[in-house]
Amino acid sequence: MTTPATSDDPAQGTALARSQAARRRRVLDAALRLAERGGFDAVQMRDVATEANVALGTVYRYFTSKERLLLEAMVEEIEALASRLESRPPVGATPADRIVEVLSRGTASLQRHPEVTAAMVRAFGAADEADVVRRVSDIMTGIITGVMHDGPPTPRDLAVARTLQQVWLSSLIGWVGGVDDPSRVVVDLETATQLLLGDGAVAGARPET
Amino acid sequence: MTTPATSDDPAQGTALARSQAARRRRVLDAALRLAERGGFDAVQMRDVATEANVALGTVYRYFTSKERLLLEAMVEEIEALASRLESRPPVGATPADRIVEVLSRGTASLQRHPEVTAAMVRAFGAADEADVVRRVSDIMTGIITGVMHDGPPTPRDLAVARTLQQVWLSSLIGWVGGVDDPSRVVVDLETATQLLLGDGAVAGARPET
DNA sequence: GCCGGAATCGCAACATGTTTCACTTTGGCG
DNA sequence: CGCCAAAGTGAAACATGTTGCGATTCCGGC
Repeated sequence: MTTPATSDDPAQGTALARSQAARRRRVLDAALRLAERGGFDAVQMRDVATEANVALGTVYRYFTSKERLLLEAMVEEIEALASRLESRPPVGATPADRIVEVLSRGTASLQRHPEVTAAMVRAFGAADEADVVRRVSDIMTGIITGVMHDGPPTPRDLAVARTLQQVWLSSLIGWVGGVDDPSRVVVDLETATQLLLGDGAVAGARPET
Repeated sequence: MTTPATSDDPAQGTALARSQAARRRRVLDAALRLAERGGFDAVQMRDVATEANVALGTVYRYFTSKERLLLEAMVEEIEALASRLESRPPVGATPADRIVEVLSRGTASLQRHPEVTAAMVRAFGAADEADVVRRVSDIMTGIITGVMHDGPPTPRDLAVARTLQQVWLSSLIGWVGGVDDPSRVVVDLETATQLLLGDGAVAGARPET
């Protein structure tokens, strides 16, 4: 069995690789389409297969479980998000401002497709898929470290970023689980950022109005 | 249908209430027993029913879903944890020390039954059971605010506590999901606490060795 | 163009959470 | 004591994730 295209297959050109990539894409798109209305529960593997014009077994050849399917979709989405943020970087004067900006924009983007995000976050919360989960977390953390300041992040930067990423996730879980209001996510992130590095103590405090 | 004993039924004495409470308890205990080996997947509703000497339908009368069952067990466990922590309070000199102590002890306690915790945390991560989830979060937050200082917590205290609770949960999810090493949970909590209120800036910094 | 093996298909079977239903037991009450 | 509504039982049915398998198709090398 040739590895079914883990997204970056070197054998780019072969007809087989191409059709596999296409299949994989169709499956992911089908999952996203179904998630769009109905979230996690609406992504039923049989339906995914049908929508993607693929046999059920094929879906499972590409994605070993429903959660993995959604998590790999999440990787893509959050990668896209990261690159969008990178191409139009935040303009805030202090790291805290830039972090809040980037997290707000990211969250806003996620909340634009609430059901899709709900499906993904739910998969994340329950998943027994360490590697993909880690990938998602890492990208989220990278989004944060990316706007802290020039040069490589210090250990402290990394710690702050990890903490914020954890807050981000918990908040998203709270939101999609119906515990908190959607707006709470951004509020939590602002608060946490403020506590972690605004607040007077550390350099460049938020310029009070 | 008389509300099947939501744990605090006023009609304490009636034979009916008593037998209901007993049933409910048997179900919860059965779930815990099954979770002990095998975690989430080992808690199969049919087995729970059998182990509890109760019909499957009865399990569902008391707990509307598997996740709810595990979450209500989690409420109990974390309440017990909170009261244990309260009865033997942390001794650290600074709020930061006490918080780290209480979170470490709490985490250690959870990690003493890894599979049970895994089952509960997984239920938490995926749940669509806002009210119970909120109850769990609130208790966790209370554990933190409880050791900050005398008197009622300030808004800032509440913000710090909420942030730490979010870090706690994300960390637990990372651990039970196999993403992080168990010890990482405490490390994360120490780091976050340090960043949030140790660190020189705010009062009583951690006394360096 | 033909072959062998991998990929896909179609479909059935299985596992487990959840629901339903007809029947029985039980506890409180007139 | 005898009745009844609520609670519980047992078993089947349903929904959906996951797996297995024989038949078919497709690709790449000869």
